[in-house]
Amino acid sequence: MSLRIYNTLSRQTEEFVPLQTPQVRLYTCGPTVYDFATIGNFRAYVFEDLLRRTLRFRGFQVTQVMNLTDVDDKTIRGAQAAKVALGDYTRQYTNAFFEDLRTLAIEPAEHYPAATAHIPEMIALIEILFQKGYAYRSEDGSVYFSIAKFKDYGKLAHLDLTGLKPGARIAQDEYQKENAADFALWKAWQSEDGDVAWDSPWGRGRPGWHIECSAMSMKYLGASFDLHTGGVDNIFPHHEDEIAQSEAATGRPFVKYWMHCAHLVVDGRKMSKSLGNFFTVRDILRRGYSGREIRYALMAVHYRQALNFTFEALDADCGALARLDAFSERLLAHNDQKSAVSGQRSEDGGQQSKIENQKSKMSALPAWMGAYLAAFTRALDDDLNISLALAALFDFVHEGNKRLDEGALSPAEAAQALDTLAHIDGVLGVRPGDTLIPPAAVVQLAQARLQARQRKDWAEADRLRREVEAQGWIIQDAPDGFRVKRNSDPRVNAQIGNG
RNA sequence: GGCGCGAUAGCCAAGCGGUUAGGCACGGGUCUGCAAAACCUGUUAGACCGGUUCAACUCCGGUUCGCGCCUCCA
Repeated sequence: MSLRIYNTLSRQTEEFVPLQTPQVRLYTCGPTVYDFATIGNFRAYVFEDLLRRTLRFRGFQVTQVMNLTDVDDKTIRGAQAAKVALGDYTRQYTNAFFEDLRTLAIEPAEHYPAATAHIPEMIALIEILFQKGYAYRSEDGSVYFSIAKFKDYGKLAHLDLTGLKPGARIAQDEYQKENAADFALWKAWQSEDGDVAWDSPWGRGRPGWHIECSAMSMKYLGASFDLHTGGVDNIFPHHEDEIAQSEAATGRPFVKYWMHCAHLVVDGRKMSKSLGNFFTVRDILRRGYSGREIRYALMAVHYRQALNFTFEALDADCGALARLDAFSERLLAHNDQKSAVSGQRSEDGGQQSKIENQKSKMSALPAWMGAYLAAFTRALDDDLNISLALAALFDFVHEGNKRLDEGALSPAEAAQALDTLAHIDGVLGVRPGDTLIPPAAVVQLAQARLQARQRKDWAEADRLRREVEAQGWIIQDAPDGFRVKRNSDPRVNAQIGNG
């Protein structure tokens, strides 16, 4: 079995064969850092992370580039409105973006090139396009790409633009284009740009949007690379234009596989500020949900399927995660009696070595366990069929629980089951972190309650339970004492700031 | 108008021409000072109309409804 993915270029599911196995070069269209990114944006980044983790799970070595668009109309306008320098303005949102990536356990890419740090590369690329006759300069000093010169134009979007005529949607400042569908490689300076400008052979100005991705992907990944991802809305014009620029300049195929994820909607409607259904990751955290819960919700629907985000679904996802947690805890307790306190995890080392280590362990699994791991893998192999993969995981949980009930699972097998879960989580990235370890004060209260129980002082025991609950933790009695768990009810967490 | 996607049980969401998807919720049970948690277990499907077939949720055609893109929005 091998990994198969849907290629937007062919509109078909194809076997994934990298240009230089086992090396995989992946380019991901990153954020425009003009505001906090929304959960819609992060749907795309969680998808890209699932792809990245699946590739690594399947033994590929991934080199990933994610660009940061830090100069465009919106960033310039935002900086001017805030009366700060462009770099100062974008820096705060870049920092927020990286914070959100960590919140959602998205593995870092190898490179995060910023557009403003690669102006010379873009200018060099535009010069090549001039030399080869694909670019022309208009009177105002802007430079455009002539799509008429590139015969494959439209092969990604499957659009026929030959009949397209200039209309109302063509901005006034672009009247100088030869063809309505020609796009800007370089934008001549205008007064609205303020002090945002760079010198170029064609005069002062700034780069067009598409050129940054071509220039930066070539710099870090080479003229041809394996995978390019983004949201469906990027297919046209952004990715179509990237192909045109890049292939015109190098004469070589730009990208082998294009993958695009569908949009996220909220309550069945497009997210918009006027509908009041507009959410950033921070907004959801403020409501008491955790990063991994948001991650799970954004990941659990197949990437080519529109994702309908609702709080009802998010609550259901919390339940699903709780089921996974409970199974891990049972296994941990079965394997190691020391675990009176829930939530401790041994392995949070580097992801790279983690996956390598897991791999060798996975070869010696009991047959029943191996079958579920195989089913999980098979599902991912089929164009990242996450729903089917999760079904395999929950089938594994079900059988594991059953075996525990029947006393048919040895402590050694429990350890193997934990290894299997860790291996699977190398892809999913939803295991709880330190947030599940209770503070010492809470544990003390729980201890005091245990003593009250042993005295059969039920009133005091109940009082102490309520005190613990007020701090966002729940006591669960167990045959060997008690467990303290973080309250996962988002309403409670939102209230006491437990998020 | 052009290109494309979808409609599955209370909600979310898969595979499959005939054999239990899965999660949440709900019902029943085990356990329990209380409380919960956990586990086991059960019920509710395939928008509509035709066709192909021994057999269709699954293939084909049509209808209805919803959605996306068609110049800078992941």
